[in-house]
Amino acid sequence: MSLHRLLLVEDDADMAAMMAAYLRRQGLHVTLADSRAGALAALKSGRVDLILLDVSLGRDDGVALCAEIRAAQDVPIIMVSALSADHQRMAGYAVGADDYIAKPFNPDLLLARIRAVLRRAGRAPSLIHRRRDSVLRFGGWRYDARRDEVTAPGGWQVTLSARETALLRVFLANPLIPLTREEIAAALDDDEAAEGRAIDMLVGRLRQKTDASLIRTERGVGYVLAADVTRADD
Amino acid sequence: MSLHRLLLVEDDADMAAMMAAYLRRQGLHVTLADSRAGALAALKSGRVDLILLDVSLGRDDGVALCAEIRAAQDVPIIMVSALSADHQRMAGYAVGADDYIAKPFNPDLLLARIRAVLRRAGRAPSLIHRRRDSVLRFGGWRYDARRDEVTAPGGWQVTLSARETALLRVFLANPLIPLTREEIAAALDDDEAAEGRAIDMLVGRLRQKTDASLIRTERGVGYVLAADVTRADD
DNA sequence: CGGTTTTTGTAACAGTATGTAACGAAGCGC
DNA sequence: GCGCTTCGTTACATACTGTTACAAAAACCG
Repeated sequence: MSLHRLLLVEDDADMAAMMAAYLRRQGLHVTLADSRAGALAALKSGRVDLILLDVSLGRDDGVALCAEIRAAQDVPIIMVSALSADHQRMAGYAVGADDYIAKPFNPDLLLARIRAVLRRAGRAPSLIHRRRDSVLRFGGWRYDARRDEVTAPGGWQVTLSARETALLRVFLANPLIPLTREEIAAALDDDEAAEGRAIDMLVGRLRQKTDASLIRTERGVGYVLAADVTRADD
Repeated sequence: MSLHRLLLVEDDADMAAMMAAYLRRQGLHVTLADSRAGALAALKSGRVDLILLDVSLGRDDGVALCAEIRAAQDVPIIMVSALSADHQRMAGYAVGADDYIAKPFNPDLLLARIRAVLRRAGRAPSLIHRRRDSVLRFGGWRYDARRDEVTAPGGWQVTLSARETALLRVFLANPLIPLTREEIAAALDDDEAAEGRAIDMLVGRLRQKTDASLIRTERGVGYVLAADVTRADD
């Protein structure tokens, strides 16, 4: 994986420093900008793979800036906001943001979103579950990543289709975190699937083959793996 | 089990709002202070179970404040800092902090630390959390937090919708304490719900499915869970 | 006390979201 | 081609949840 260049546009210096520190630790190259002017300057001076853009930028308006950047060039943008109000969210999408995340966010979730957007933009390979040499336990079930085997609490072995297995791995990579259908589709590298009810069906089938209570529905949001995941180490 | 009172001392208003929103959603009573003076005032004016103290407080020094509070009374303190440098950490522990966490932190991790410190301090039993395998008893009823199951006194099992369960958890986290509709809505992370009569309906439906006398109406105020809550430990 | 106002309980309704059966297209091994 | 599996679409049933409307209860006030 090449070094991804991220432009973080955030006017709160403390917040910016925190996020930058975290993201750099995760192996990303982070450039900071604290204003519209700074962001545009940074965009001109070098390659940028992804922009993390705060909606509230003091005087400047993040939404307007997003539209402006979008009009000029094709760089993926994730909007960040302290408000989760829907109109803000819609405003973010309307101007072409690729994703949206509300503070306070789970840093890991932010990273997952960043990866998803980068992957969608064709700038990075899929990052979910590369390590195949592990056995995971979740709610009495086992998943052997090496053999792609799923074992029920009673010891029965369940056979999942490739797609069902992929879905399970998405959930296993994000336990207890609600995933929207869009996020799931993105993680499956199949943005089309987010359109219809394909994800619903997929989840339904996985539920049937495993345990309906394993995957909980978050109404209006998506689905969550309702169990913690631990390494089995055996 | 009583409501846990948390004093959040943080001078960055945005950060404070984010953290407070998250913690309140988890069933904690959060008081905000943005300065040394504010923190001390809040400490005098009411019971506080735990202090979340930001090290960087503009003019004021969080480390010194920690020492000062510690000298005066025995309240657990978790230091929060943008820096994870070891000497900072040691400085925090040196003046009596019970734990130390660096930004950016995973919210769930923060909650885990809070729970751990509260438990260590013997203030109260652990918080209600889906990941905990706790079973709660209240007025003959049982709530299994792990399975999200509610059992009636006769042994019947009742199925609640997601929202009803969320409401029940809000009450279980605040037994015998009257909650306004606004507080309930805030705890449900749905401020819109405070507008109309959505909360009324929600309470009505929970009453129907459980026991009408479990939740008492405080006319002009809101609703109370009219039963004490204990851990079942089985 | 009786009338008025405020507050709450709840039935009925509606809009939306979700579960799932049934179907059919596509792929695959033979 | 044929039988099989996989998987998305459609269609419909069901479930969830907020709104409205009105009745009941409580509070208020002369």
